[in-house]
Amino acid sequence: MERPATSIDVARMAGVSQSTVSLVLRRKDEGRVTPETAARVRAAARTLDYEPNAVALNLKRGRADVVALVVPTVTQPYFASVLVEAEKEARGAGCDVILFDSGGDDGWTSRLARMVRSRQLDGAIVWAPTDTEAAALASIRDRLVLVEAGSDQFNRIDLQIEHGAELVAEHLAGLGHRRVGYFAVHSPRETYLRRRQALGDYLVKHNGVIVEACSTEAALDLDAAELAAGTLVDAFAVDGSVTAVVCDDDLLAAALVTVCAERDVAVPGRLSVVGYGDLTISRLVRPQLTTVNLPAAVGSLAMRRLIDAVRSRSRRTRKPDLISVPVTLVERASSAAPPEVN
Amino acid sequence: MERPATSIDVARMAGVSQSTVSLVLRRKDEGRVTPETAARVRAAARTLDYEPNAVALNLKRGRADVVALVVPTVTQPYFASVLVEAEKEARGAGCDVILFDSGGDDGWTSRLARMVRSRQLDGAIVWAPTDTEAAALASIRDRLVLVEAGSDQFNRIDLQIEHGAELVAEHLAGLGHRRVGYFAVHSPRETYLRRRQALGDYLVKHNGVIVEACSTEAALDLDAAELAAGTLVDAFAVDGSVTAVVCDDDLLAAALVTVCAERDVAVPGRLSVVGYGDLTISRLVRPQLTTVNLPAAVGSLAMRRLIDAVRSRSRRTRKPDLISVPVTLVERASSAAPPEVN
DNA sequence: TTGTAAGCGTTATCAC
DNA sequence: GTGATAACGCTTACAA
Repeated sequence: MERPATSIDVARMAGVSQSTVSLVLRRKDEGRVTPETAARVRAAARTLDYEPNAVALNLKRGRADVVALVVPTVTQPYFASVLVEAEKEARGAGCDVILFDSGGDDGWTSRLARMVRSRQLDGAIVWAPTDTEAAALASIRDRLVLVEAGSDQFNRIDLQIEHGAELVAEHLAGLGHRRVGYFAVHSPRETYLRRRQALGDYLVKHNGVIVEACSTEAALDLDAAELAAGTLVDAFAVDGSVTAVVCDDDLLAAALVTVCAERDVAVPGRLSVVGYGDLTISRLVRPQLTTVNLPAAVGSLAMRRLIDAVRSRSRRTRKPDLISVPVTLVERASSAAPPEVN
Repeated sequence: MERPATSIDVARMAGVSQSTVSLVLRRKDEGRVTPETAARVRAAARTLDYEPNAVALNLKRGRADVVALVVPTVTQPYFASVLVEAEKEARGAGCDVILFDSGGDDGWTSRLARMVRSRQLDGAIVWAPTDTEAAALASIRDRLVLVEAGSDQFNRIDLQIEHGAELVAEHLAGLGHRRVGYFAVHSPRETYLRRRQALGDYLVKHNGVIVEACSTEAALDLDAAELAAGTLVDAFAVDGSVTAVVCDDDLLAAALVTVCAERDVAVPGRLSVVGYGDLTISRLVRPQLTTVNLPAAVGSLAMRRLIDAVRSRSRRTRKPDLISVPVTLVERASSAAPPEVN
């Protein structure tokens, strides 16, 4: 295992000092080094296959140019697309992105905090942390952007989830639905609670009501979702005690329409179904899902905000801010008027 | 923005030398530092909120403890699960994972090579690189693990794709299919070509044949897939010129069964469909897909191999090797006997 | 125009 | 037991 060449090796070969090598290779030799010397240096660098040691460089600059993205589960298509967006944005700023999964172990908060404080990471974007998690990250809050969560102590990007709920409520109420079921994901993350809460509030304004909420136990796993969907259909849909079900996520909604098909509960004839996400699966199942589009562009937005935060000299003095991103309702075939308008 | 404390600050506060701080905090003070001094150091570290600078540490050790994972598209669920597996494995070894998308720009090879040679990255796992891409990575081949591709110059992990194709061929031939269609993804990656090639070869052994191959243009995008599936169904399935279609990926297969449902082509009554991946969607669509399971455990396997490679002192001397991972056929409802056995 | 030397924050080897 | 001191590979005043 041969040792990679250092700038000293290059200097030796070119017969100059190490600092001259640095000057030439970093293009700071404007009228300081003769073109001949510069050429000699460059030639030496090439023959030695020299590449500056990035770690040494980072130590010198006090910056890592690496940030973390923390999401609940990468396997969820929504987060995968967020990741791609964020990554693209970071790349443009010369940053790399490493991924954390907040779904698995719960030691991630301390690991993240340690990595940021030890300068391995310049900062992080954290998706929907719980209050406890956010609290654990307080010590690094000036290098953090929180998405869909957090107090005004933090830099935040927020989806207009409440407005999404309003759109759903209006859509369903407009179609004539009054008794609406809620298919909730089992998660401590505030964003889901907000979806449900807001929906209930807006439904009431339209004389509607959330009849019953059913949760899956597993976070967002298809098998668990189908099992729970079965229970839900048997309990509330078959007898018509609800005419529409709103789901915390497209995956749940997809499981629900699938189960309905198996039990001959017509969607949307007997039951309307609405999801959140506008993911690929929302167009894969039949009927295609009416769903709230959560833009993946939030990824780039959050990344831009983060890079801005960590690179500005005056992090500490700057007040945390809040960026709000609109969501839209995508009306597809899974929602329609209820069997009989009451 | 206050400067974070260094070991020198701690030393000053504790009234000892900087090296003593290092000794104590790195737990190398076995009978060298008095407990009282050690306690004083620890106290100082705590009050100063000291965290060792990881960049300096890496410079010293000549190791970054960061590796890259390169996949064609993270948004594809299969790769997402691979990522999760690989990440878990890396974490266990104290490594972080950064993600590259080889699907987007094609400058990634040089970027990756540069990052490895500049010691920002200890190494990388690269999924299904093309021959050109692999060639561009030759200079760092001792810190690379290639999955489903590459020559014997590289460390490789290979899925037994040929065997998967054999299983599919046997399954379909056993059911009585002879004329089989192929729904190919448009991709330069060798793994897809191998799937098709091998299937053809094995089908011939059973007096079968691939009647026609149809490609989608977009990589693996649902809309493109449905469009192409429509063409395929119209051309080859409606008139019964093929009785089964094998798809390069579950997403294609899912699109195909969906389109069939829309055109009243019974699956598997008139057309059997087989996919690759055993992804979540393979159980979401109806009928559920018969598919070749590609184990996500390949992710951990590849990561273990990589970490082994980059940490062993004698990288160069060690011969590149090949690990082969079995695949299995998961028989579900989308395949059955053809309308009439010929 | 070029080279010397002082950091950046660690770890580790030795004298004391 | 403890503390100088020399790396690690680079950037950048400043001296020559």
